[in-house]
Amino acid sequence: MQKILSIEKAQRMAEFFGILGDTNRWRIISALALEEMRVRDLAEAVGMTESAVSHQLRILRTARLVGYRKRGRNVFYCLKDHHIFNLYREVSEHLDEPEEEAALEDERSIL
Amino acid sequence: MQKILSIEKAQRMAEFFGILGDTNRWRIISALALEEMRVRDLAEAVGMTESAVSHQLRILRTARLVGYRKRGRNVFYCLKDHHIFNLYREVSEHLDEPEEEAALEDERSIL
DNA sequence: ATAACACCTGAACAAACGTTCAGACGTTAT
DNA sequence: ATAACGTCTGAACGTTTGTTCAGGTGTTAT
Repeated sequence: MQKILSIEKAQRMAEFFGILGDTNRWRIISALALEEMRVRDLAEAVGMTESAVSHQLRILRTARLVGYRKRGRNVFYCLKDHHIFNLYREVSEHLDEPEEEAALEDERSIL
Repeated sequence: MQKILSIEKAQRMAEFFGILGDTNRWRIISALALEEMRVRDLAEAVGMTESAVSHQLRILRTARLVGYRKRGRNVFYCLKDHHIFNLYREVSEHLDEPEEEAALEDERSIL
């Protein structure tokens, strides 16, 4: 980060992080981190309709976060990206840090 | 990630990533990565109104991503969190990876 | 061929989000 | 005291987002 991000790059960053900005997508991701899964099983595991899961998987697919493998009428999904594990760890750290005030003390010159 | 994420934890993850899921917030962050800045300067640097910047800074403040320092009628903002640099690097890698199809080949038993 | 199954898709709806606008606050200068 | 300044705030508005619903495709079983 040497210079202010261009709008284009900032958009790409935002788009990516935005994809990880959804509760149910994280539940899906964490389920796929355990094992390869079909849409049906995912739906049951996270408590969503198959349709909703399918919509979300399309988004995760487009972002190249998951891969899939068709077998007959079943489609097995799996995590595709290794970065996501690091991301998860990184953010977990951040979230687990103790609460504290954001403000730094007022640095008036004299008074 | 040993088990599927609880809804609570997934929500916290989503909330955090969601904050990084906005183009203008990334522009602000990248500006603050260069140097401490006032709201006014930020507004000019990223091409937003001061009001819009202020709204966004409140969000970044709440997420403990930026800190601030009041001096007279000016308020200087700065990046507060070191994790964000790692996140930026991590995701940049991901985004810079060459495009490829998400699908793995069909693994039928015989045919 | 027909039915059941697994999955995908598009439109419609409600909820969440980010900006703008008008005005408020506190600080500094005259 | 008054004016200018820098920042913050809340309501309103348009946009985006995620779900549901109804129906579509393709595969397997009878």
